[in-house]
Amino acid sequence: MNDEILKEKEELKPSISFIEQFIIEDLKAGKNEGKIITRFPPEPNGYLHIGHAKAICLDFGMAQKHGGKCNLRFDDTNPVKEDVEYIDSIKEDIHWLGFDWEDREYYASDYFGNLYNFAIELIQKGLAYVDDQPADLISSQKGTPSQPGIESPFRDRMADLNIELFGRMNKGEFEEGSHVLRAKVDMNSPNMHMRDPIIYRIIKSPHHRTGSKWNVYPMYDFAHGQSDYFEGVTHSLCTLEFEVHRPLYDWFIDHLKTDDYRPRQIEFNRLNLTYTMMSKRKLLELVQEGKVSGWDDPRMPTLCGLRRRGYTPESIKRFVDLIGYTKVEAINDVSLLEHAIREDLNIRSPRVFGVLNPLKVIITNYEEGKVENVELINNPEDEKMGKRLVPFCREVYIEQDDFLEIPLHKFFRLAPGMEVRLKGAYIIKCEGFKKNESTGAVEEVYCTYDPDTRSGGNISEKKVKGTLHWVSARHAVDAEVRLYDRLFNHEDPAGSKCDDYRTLLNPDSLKVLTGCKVEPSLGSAKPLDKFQFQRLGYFCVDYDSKPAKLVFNRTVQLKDTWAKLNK
RNA sequence: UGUCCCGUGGUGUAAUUGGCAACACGUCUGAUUCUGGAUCAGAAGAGUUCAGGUUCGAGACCUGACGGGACAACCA
Repeated sequence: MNDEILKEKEELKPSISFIEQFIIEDLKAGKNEGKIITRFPPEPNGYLHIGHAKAICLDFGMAQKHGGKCNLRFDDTNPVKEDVEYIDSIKEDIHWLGFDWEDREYYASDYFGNLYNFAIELIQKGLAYVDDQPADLISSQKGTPSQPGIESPFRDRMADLNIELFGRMNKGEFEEGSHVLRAKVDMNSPNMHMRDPIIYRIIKSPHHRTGSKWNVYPMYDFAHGQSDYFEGVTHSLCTLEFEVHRPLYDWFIDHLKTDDYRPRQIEFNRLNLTYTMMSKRKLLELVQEGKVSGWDDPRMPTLCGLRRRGYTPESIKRFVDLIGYTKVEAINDVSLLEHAIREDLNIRSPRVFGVLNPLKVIITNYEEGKVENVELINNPEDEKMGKRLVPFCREVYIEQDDFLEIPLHKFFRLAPGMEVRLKGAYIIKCEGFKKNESTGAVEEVYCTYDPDTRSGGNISEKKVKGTLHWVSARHAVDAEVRLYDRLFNHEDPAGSKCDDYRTLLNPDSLKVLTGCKVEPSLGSAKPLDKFQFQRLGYFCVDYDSKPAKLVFNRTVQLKDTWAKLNK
């Protein structure tokens, strides 16, 4: 019996990723004195997206869970592409997710001196040389994945000359592109990265941290693995495409290490989401071409975009948890992300009334000028969130979708002769409506109410099938509501064979509604405040919102079985 | 034509390291509900790419095919 309970508990335990299994094995084996140090190494050349969140959760999460530390290290080896603007946003986004690197904010540029000395050392050992050939020649000599490369004529230059030339490169005596430093590895390797990779190039633009101190900068491959080594990183977690770089990193570390410590690199699959893409380059293009309003456009998969859309850090972490880490290149369904945010917001967000497409209802037998404050529960999932009063009077707005001249099968809302409850108030019956002769649009609906049916009272036993949200016409606050849909119509825009992903953009990804009516309690809502507009979805106050002019972003719709029925 | 990685319901992941495939999302029923939400109960859906082999026994191991991905930036 006990065994059964134990077994059940075992099954409830979330499974451990292959990466964590490796980590646990290493820890148990006493490697690195049983310590774990990881790092998150972004390049400051763009904003973080949800794919980075997956890496952040792993890097910080593993360290946290196993009593270690995670460093933040900016991989800033290319001054022409990088900018401090990005550094600030990256730090903000990591903190927003709930992770902290304390005082361990490092930069690859911190190690330029060490790296330079290491390069000299390699030259002295005859393991690196200055190549005077132009880029296109070097690249053609590299061969192809199926054909071996050709050795450079400068490959066997004397060490002294190499040192002299490398020194002059760094002094700025040569033009960009005229010389590079290459590691002497193996031009016949089946692994392209081992074919005498370029490890230093001349760049004369100033660096955001080191200014104009250097005229040569290490390539990523020459900086990344060594930076991990300098920091004492034990587990270097990265995405699948770096698998083929690993032998090169190992080659460098072999020539650098003084004992048996070396970082262990483990690769996992990157995060892909349906109907969007993660390429920083393409996201930048969308921003620059004005296809979206900025990096934080709520349709963007960036963390700042998701934040503005109304996503919570918890929901993102939960999502990352659900998709897991494997070695299979996968594409994740957005509906899982949407599930994660609904699940989170269902518990924490207060319910309110907001009418997106207002239709006026006049309750003909309700006293003119009378106002009743009806009591509504803020969140049925959490009693502690209390109740609020909402004004009710003779004229209210309901959703246009909630009225039909001729009811459809299984339509439980308002139509001539039908009864519905106005949530928290009374049951009303539709007696008639006014139609605009020329447009055919319904302009007003006339109803009567049953005074015995007020919510909370128990005079009437009357039951109705439908319950509508509403806003008192006299007390309503105007709002703008931005409805978002998927950015692309194609499930996998990055993977499609289409030559221009721009043609795959969803033209209806943004719909702006004005003249929406929301309940008066929302008048004081502040940017990033989150609500459930009852029966509609979750909404978040936008940065553009002002007390006089409210703006809401729709985070995600509520599940809508009626809409599904009508498909 | 090369090297490396990978191949489990529609999607994403599991399977205590060899013991007759589990979970989540999605889909579909039904119950319930003053949110057509949430909740609850249930259903359908893979025999693990294929073919051999090892074994009493294979999704796990071996071999080979097939399929997918990565790699040829003075990017990271």
